[in-house]
Amino acid sequence: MNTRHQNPPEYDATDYPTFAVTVDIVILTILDGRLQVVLVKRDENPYRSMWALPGGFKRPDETLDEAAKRELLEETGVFAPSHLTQLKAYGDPDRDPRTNVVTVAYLAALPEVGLVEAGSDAADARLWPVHDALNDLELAFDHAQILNDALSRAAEQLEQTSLATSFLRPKFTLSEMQSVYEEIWGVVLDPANFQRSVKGTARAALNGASHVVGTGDYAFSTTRGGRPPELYRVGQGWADGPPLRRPRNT
Amino acid sequence: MNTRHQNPPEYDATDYPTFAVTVDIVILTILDGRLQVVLVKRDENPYRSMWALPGGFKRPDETLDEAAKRELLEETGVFAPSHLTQLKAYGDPDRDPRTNVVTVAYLAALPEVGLVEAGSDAADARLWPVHDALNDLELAFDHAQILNDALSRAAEQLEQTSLATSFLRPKFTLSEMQSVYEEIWGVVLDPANFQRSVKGTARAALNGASHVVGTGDYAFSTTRGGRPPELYRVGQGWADGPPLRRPRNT
DNA sequence: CAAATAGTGTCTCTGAGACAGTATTGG
DNA sequence: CCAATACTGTCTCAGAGACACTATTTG
Repeated sequence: MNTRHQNPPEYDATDYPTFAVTVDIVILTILDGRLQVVLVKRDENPYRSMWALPGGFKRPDETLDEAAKRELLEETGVFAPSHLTQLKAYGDPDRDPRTNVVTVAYLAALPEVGLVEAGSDAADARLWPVHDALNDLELAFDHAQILNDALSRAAEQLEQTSLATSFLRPKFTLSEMQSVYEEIWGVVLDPANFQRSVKGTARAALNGASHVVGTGDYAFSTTRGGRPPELYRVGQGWADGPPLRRPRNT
Repeated sequence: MNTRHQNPPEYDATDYPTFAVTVDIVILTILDGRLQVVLVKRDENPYRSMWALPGGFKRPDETLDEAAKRELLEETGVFAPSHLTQLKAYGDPDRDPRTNVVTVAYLAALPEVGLVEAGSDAADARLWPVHDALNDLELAFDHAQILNDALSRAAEQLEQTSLATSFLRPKFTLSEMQSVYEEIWGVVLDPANFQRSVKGTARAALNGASHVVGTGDYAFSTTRGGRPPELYRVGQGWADGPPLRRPRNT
């Protein structure tokens, strides 16, 4: 077998198969205290009238990251996403019933998604709670698989990167941050210990290396009762890693 | 702009650009106490006579994982790799000077690589210490970038998966395992603390949840002096995560 | 014997978690 | 007042690391 090496002597259409390459984006946000994902309802075959991840074809003159950025902009109007990372490539032979399509999935996290509107070839576009999307909807193509992988990756990245801050506005309360971890990890955290973890030790605070910094501003207590929470902003501590480890399920 | 959605009404060559899709594999092993990578010397243009990662074209009737498995088999003769994970997709417009090529990189870890021999379109094939490959060689295409990403990913996966065991034979000494972590993380670990970490607490050992299990067999002390080390095999504890955390560089 | 590697014991420090208690709001 | 949320204080426990010490080999 002489197919082991990357390039045959000459590039010729008979030498290698070609594929369409698309980019699909899993756009996550937290709304109403629940983790939600942007989906579009297809208005074309195949999988007509089914929900799918937003995406589109990669252009030859752009990188994969640029294609993802462009799709995110076109879909949500967000120009400079704070978190947009490549998730995985999917290339199963039967993942598109008509032709060979390799898709590269991206993961994006946003504090809020503006108006989501359907494009010309989509019947609808909206946010779906991820739980509902996976359990009540049947997603087009292998997008349920992609969404599952995205959730696993997000849970991992909470433990390794500053992903959590990408879900938050510039000023936020600690319980908002806590619910980011709780929603994605599917756990319940002790508010007292959470505060201590993100505020860090006194030493870290003096070094300017804490994960959050109090602003002195306070939010209103919107619900029924409760002390008004302080508003925080992101600190320098994230460069050395996140403040929390995922609880062991032992 | 109507390119935002995944599929145009009809598939037609004029509707979307096509790409060649390749799979490149970063095959890592530890030999002579150093982390090494399999490279092939190109015998074709472009990048003739430069070293590159082994790889080849994806076929339309196989998945990406199957393509990677096939390439690994063809390159090293290994059939069932204990660790073969997708790393990342690369699709920069100029990464191949002749045509649009999107490549999907994979990461493989092996306890030993058998005879590495050059294919028909390669001038040579051998193991290179990764340090030398990155510093002394100029790799073809964007393969230096890929190799760098692979090393970062390997370091991460040591902290999250059972990757370390994939570098080891069925029976191994603890200092062999220790050098896996030391080589990939670029750190020096205390042998005493390492032993305690991988053997785990007495409770874990009784639960059958420790990371290594003594076999009662002993290796010969090959170097000049030293107590013969016991041989261990992999335990059940890896299901709950690795035994070690990467040392903080603070 | 010394040198080298394998492995144990033990101490300290730090961070995670449990949980009681205080502060401040709405009703 | 009570309920709810936002914090602070304090205790305990387990794991990480430093490091002294023992065990067993080669030369």
